[in-house]
Amino acid sequence: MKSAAKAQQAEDSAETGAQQIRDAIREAIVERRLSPGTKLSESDVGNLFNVSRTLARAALQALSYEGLVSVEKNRGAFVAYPSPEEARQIFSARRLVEPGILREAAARITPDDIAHLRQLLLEEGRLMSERGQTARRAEIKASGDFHLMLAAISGNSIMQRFMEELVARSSLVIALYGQSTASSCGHSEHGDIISAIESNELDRACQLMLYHIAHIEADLDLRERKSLGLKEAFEL
Amino acid sequence: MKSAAKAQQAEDSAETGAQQIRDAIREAIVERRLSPGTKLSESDVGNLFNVSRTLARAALQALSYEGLVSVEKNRGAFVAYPSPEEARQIFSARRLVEPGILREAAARITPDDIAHLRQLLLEEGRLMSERGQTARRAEIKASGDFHLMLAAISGNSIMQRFMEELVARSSLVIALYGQSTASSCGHSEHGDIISAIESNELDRACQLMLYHIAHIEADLDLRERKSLGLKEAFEL
DNA sequence: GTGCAGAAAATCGTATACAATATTGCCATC
DNA sequence: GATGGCAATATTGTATACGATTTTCTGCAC
Repeated sequence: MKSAAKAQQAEDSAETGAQQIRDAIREAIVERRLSPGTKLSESDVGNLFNVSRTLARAALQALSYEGLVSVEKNRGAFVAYPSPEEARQIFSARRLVEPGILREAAARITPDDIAHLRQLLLEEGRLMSERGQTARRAEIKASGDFHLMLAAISGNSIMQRFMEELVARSSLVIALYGQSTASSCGHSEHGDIISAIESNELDRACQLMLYHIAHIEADLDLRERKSLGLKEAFEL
Repeated sequence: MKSAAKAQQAEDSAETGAQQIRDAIREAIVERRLSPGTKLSESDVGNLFNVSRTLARAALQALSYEGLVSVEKNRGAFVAYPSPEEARQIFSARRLVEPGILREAAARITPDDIAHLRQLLLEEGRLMSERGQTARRAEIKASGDFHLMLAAISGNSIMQRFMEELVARSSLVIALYGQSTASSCGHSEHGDIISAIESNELDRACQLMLYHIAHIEADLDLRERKSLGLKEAFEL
C-alpha cells in the first residue's frame, strides 16, 4: 500500500481551464508576486489569461475557498489580507496538525522519501545563497515544499490538501507581517527534523517541528495596525 | 478576546444565491436524503431551485471543493461516493485533529458553552428515542453538531471549517459503509467527553474522543466491494 | 471653495446562447 | 444474432449579453 497516496491524485490531469488559472494565480500569490490587498477584477483576470469572465470568476471563487483571495459581494475579489487574528489561527492550526502529520509520515517513510527530502533541502540551500528576486521566490516555494512533502508522505490526501492551504496562507501572512530579511523558514531546522525522523526519534522530531513553527511565528509582528494604509503612504 | 471567533463569520449574511443552493444540497447530502453516487445534473439542480445553470454549476463546484460531490470532466457532478481508502483517510484526519481541537476548546470553554453542549446532547437524546425518518435525519445532524460545536468553541475558524468538511464527509461514509442500525455516534460517549472536560481531565477527554472516533469507525465495513453497483441491482 | 445630488462609468450577479464532448439508439454488416 | 460504426440526443464547457449594484465624476447650489 505504499503508492496509494499518489495514485489518487494523478487522475485525469486534463484540467478544466479554470483550474489552470486558479493554479497560476495561487502560485503568484504564494511567491508574492501579488501583494495582499491587490484587486483581482474578473475582467482583468479574464483578459490576462484570454478567457471569459466566467472562467476567471470560477478561478477566483475557488481561491476564495482556499482563503487566498477574499471576494466581497458586488465589490470584487482581492488578494487576501489576513488579519493578525487570522494569522494566529493559521499558525495555531499548523501547530495542531503538523506534529500529527509528521508522526504519520514517519510511520510510512521510505529511504526513497528521505532522499527526496534531502534533495529538496539541498535545493533550498542552494537558492538561499543565490541573489535576485527569482531565487527568492523559488526559495519561498521550496521552503513550503518541505512541509508539503511531509504531508504527501503521510499518505493522507485530505491532510495534504489542508496543509497546502495552510502553507499558502502562511506565505501571505509572512509577506504581510514578517520582519526579518531572511525568508520564511530557518533552513537548518528542516534538516534537523529529517535527521530526527531518520534516527527514529519521533518525539524529538515533533518537538523540533513545533519549535520550527514557533520560530516562524516569532519573526512576525502581529500588532494591530489601524489605518496602516495612511501612515504607510507617508512613511514610504 | 472571547468573541473574536464568531465576529468574523457573521459578515454580510447576504448570500449570493449559489451559496444558498450549495447549503441546501449539502444539508440534503449530510442528512442522507441524497445517496452517494446520485447524479446531480446542472440543469436539474438549476430547475429545482429556479436558477440558471450558472448558479447551479457554481454550487456544485463549491461542493466539490468540500469533497461532498465529485465532478468528472465532461460527465457531470455526482454525490461523492468515498472509497474505503478515502473513508480511512477521513477518520485518520479526525483522529489527528480532534484531540487538538478538544484541547484548545477546553482551554477557552465557558460555563455558557458547557450549557450549550449539554443542551445539544439533550436534544440528541430526545431525537434518538423518536421514530421516523425526520427524527433520524435530525439526529444525524445533531450528532455531528457536537463535534462542530467543540470546534467552534476552540475559537479557530480555520479548524472549524475543516471539521465541518470532515463531519459532512463522515456522514457520507457512514451512509455507505455503516452496519449497525444505530445511527452514527454513541450518544453516551459525547456526554462522557463533556464530563471529562468539565472536571478538567484533559488527557482523559482526549482519550475518550479517540475511543469515540474509533467506535464510529469500528461500525464500518470497509472491505473493498468491486463493482458493487451491478451486484446491488440484482440483490436488491 | 465645500458639499451634495444626480448622472456616467465600471464592475459584479445572473441568464442565455453556442460549441465541445459524452452517451444512447439505430441500422448495416458480418 | 452479435458487432461496429454512425447519427441523434443529452450534458457539460465556455463565451457573450443584460440587469443590478457600486464607485466615480460632474455640476449646481450654498
